[in-house]
Amino acid sequence: MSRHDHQLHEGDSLKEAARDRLTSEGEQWTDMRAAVFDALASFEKPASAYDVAEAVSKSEGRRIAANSVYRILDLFVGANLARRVESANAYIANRHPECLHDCIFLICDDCGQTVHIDDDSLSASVRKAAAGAGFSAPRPVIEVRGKCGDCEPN
Amino acid sequence: MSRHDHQLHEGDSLKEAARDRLTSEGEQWTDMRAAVFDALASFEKPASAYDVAEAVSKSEGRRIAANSVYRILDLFVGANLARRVESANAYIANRHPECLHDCIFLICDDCGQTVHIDDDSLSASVRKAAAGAGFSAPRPVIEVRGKCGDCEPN
DNA sequence: TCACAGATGTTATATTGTATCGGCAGCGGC
DNA sequence: GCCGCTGCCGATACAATATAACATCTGTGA
Repeated sequence: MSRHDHQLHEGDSLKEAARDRLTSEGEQWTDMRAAVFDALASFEKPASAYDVAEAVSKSEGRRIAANSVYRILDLFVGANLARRVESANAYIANRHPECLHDCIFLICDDCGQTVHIDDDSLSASVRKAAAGAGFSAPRPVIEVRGKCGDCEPN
Repeated sequence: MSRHDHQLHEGDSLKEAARDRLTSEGEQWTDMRAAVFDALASFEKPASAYDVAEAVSKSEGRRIAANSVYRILDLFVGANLARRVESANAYIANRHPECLHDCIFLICDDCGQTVHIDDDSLSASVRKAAAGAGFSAPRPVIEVRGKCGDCEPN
């Protein structure tokens, strides 16, 4: 597996990295966006836009419409601050927003735990296979539904 | 890319293969299921359950609820007669229901054209990468959103 | 005939996602 | 200051996707 020296942020470090990334795209880091990012990052598992809306509503002490959350999540995905997990209709914070991978998600069907791996050689193979069929592949979606080590009886 | 001698069915041949596959699983091949399969196979592109419901309603001359279609599509997916395209919330008929692949979908974001490739070595690599993270991977989801040769300006 | 199981019908509801409009805050030009 | 522009957000409605609960039908075997 390919390896490199990127950093996996957490807590304030992650938040800062996210803010830097977003502002470097010419977008604003508003209170609302910070709240949405906090809420998203606080989840261990992929969270639906509605889960995030609920969490933000709680933290803000007022009702936040899903609508607003969608707008912000879309922005985040575009800026690489978050990823959409297609097979779960959900979103997950990107722990290293500063570097761009075609990442691979492993989602446990039992407990929902999700880990992601960045195997650039593997995703490159997928791109290449797509190119072989005449497709350009800006966005490979590689997700694996299965069972994690804890849930797998083994 | 790995190759083997499976057959790509179409028309009546496909329908027969589907029926044989389903009955060999101990399930019934009813008129309703045949109608749903026909409708699904008649689409060039991935079709939503509601699209299929509409098509079946037309062919049957009476309203078929999405509900019934979902039940049957789930059955089809379980029996390998159809695949769910996660990133499109849609379904597509499997042209070779008798053999089991971890297939890879290439979906054109512009025209919706979808082709699938069966690259067992590639999907094996994905399984292996998942196993390396402690995951068992009964269901790899490999989908590539991009542009097909016709839509890519090139 | 009766009981039962599987398939389908019917209706309702839950979840996810989009469209539209209007308000408001910031900001630069005048 | 005042105006008009732009980006962000609130609010509502609506569309699309998915599931749940229960009724009905139909064939099969006791």
